[in-house]
Amino acid sequence: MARRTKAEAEQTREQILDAAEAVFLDRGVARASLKEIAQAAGVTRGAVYWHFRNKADVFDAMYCRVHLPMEDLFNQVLALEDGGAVAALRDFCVQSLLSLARNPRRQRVYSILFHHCEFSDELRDSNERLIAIQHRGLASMEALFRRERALGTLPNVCPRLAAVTIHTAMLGLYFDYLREPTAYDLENQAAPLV
Amino acid sequence: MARRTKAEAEQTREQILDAAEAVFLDRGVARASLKEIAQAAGVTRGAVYWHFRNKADVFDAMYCRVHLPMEDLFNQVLALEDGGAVAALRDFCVQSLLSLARNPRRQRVYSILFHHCEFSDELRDSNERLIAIQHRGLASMEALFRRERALGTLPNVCPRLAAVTIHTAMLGLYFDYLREPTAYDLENQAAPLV
DNA sequence: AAACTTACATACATTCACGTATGGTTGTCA
DNA sequence: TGACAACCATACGTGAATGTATGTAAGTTT
Repeated sequence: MARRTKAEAEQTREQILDAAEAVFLDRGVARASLKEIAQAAGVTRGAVYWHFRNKADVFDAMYCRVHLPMEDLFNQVLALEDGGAVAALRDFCVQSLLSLARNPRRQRVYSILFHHCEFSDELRDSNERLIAIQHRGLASMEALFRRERALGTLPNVCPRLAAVTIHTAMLGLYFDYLREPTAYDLENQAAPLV
Repeated sequence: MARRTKAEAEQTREQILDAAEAVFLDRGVARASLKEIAQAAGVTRGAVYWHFRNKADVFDAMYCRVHLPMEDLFNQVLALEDGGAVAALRDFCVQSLLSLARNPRRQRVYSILFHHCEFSDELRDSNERLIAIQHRGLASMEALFRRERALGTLPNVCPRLAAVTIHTAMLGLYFDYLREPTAYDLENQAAPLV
């Protein structure tokens, strides 16, 4: 195979990540081999090992591709200082579900995260990073509730408990929806569920 | 190795399941080999293949060992016909969490279910059965809410939506707690969370 | 345009897991 | 008290995945 230009190389990198999504979803992360991913991407294992160190590296890159944009959105909500933060948070939850229902890539990746990978051995590091991310999110939410309570716009609930409740409820929704997306009508039920 | 008596054979079967819990938890279901499980149980692969057909069969047996008792408890709640079913359901949820916090075996097995196995390929059948179980539970809860609403003991909420909400919230709690049990104080927080 | 590097493909060696087949000892039952 | 079958260990063959090492043609730099 001839050498490609930089833009072409970046494109094959994306192809590999696309293929990884499909193969991970179908076979599970642990059982997916880099050979399968390479074939699905129309390249060989050589290309995969050029762009990534190993399977865990592919996994992390695949996750970052969908998570980073979402994190930005969440930070925008946290930046709100006025008394409308709770409403903004509720809206963020709804938007997050709608985005999940509409964006097939997010569906695939989060479905892999929840149901098609096991965080042992090679993905242990990835898992620790994910947990750290969730911790930051939880702490931010707790701070948000604390601020809002100080403003008197909230009943007297424990901020920590409120944050954990919202967090786990959203996790459960993601988890159950992604197990069988066809059983839900997220498009219309996102708002009432929240 | 000489032949054992029936009771001894049953005991090695249990040993194998115990070992499977430990190995699945540490290495993940997909990466766990039957050789590792056998060694952890103090036997050889021959014993494992005698008691089980393959890894998926071990997995199913391990799950049944902790799930069947819980299912009985749930059915008792559903059998209540009077107007106190909602309170009983709430109590069941709390008890379920407390049981999770206190029973190490349930912790291990459900941790494997949520975080250390991927339902693709060999476990696909197991997953379908799990989903079917959840569907029955959901339908039962929906019927419970419908009955209670007819009795006038409930505000006018959609039974289906209520059941789904409870269901996903509990899923999220299990999911998040089992990811890092040390971060929770389930023993004391079970009631308020519910 | 030569020298160098990129972007892959191909080849190789090693390890490991699976399923089965076979062997052996001893409870169990007629 | 044999004969059988249960219970488990051992041995075997096969396939597949991983990481690395090497080959190579084309882009890129000077």
